[in-house]
Amino acid sequence: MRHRREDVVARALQVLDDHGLADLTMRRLGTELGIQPSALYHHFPSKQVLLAAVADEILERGPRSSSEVLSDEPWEGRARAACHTLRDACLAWTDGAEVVATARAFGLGARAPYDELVGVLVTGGVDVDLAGSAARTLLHFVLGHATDEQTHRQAGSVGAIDTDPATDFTADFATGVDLVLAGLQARVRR
Amino acid sequence: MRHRREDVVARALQVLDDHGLADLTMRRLGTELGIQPSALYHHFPSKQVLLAAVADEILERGPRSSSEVLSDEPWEGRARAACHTLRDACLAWTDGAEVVATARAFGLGARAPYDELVGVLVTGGVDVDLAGSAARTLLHFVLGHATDEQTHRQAGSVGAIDTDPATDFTADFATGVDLVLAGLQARVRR
DNA sequence: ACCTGAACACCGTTCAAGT
DNA sequence: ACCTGAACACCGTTCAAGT
Repeated sequence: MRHRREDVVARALQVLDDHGLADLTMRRLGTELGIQPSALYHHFPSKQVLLAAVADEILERGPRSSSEVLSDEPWEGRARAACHTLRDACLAWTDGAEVVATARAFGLGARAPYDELVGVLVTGGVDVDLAGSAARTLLHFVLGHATDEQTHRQAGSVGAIDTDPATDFTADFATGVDLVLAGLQARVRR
Repeated sequence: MRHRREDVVARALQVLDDHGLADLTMRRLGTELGIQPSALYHHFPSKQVLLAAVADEILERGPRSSSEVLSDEPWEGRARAACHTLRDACLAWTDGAEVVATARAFGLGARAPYDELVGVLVTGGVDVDLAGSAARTLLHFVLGHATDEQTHRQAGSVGAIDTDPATDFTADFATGVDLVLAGLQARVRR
């Protein structure tokens, strides 16, 4: 019944995917691991920190099928690919987007996507301050959109909200990302 | 000790502003009104619905000081003003942005800003599908940015996160909104 | 290093009953 | 129409103690 920190994170991710964020409680996770909930506090100082570790695990595992990104692409294409990869990684797990968004909001993890986006933009010649603002704008959109998509899809299966079946989330997502990138291109070209 | 629905919403908004979203519990609100928590379920079917009513109240009351918006401005200016007004309305209350964002996420209210943005864009000649995508992109950014700002400001006063005092949230916000609007303009001009 | 067991201080929600 | 009182089924976290 003895576990390491990484075992706990892996099990938490499994509980998340099988039952959703609302059911990922310290008591439930303890039961799932065959230990008392209080034992979790040997591995993590709080539930927030545990969730941040789950968010980082989601980002490290990445999307189920990763699309190739050519390193000789222009920065717009690479930034677009980074956004779609982040979305796919979040959508691969139940409530994945909300977990990543929450970790980011508390400043406890999930820093990799921001760093990657800023890196792509700065390497492409975008001013570092503007690159930061653009990266944050893109991340607000990506995580907000993906969270909405997962919320609405679940609500449909429970029957709480009327979810329009005709909504093409992927096309709508692409439009939003391209809007921000087009604005950035316009600004970079003076 | 008898209250109407609007009394309950007003008191909830006061508890929110004085103590934050974490302390806005059904039990706390009941105590504040001098009634049992169960009595709140006479006015609202759930806490989620109560919070949606609080979100709508925040939007109706608007920002503390409203900046003039000339109706003969071009659509870019009117959309920009709508975004800044929404941000100011949220920032006027403790955790206001999170309450509005949550209500929107659950589809239970806070529809006015979306309707207003779509209206401004469509009146300006933007295709209705594109106007919808752009409005949702702007709202993800506005509410995400404002939520972050309020979270980081509070974290600073509690000491949980290192909040950079040099961060100019208002300038960063304006940059993000203008990025999306510039992308939309580029797209509309073919 | 990792865990138990018990406790503390809470939650949202339901429901029969009262006025 | 609006509220009480009691209960149900939970939470996150702390802490002394065990191996």
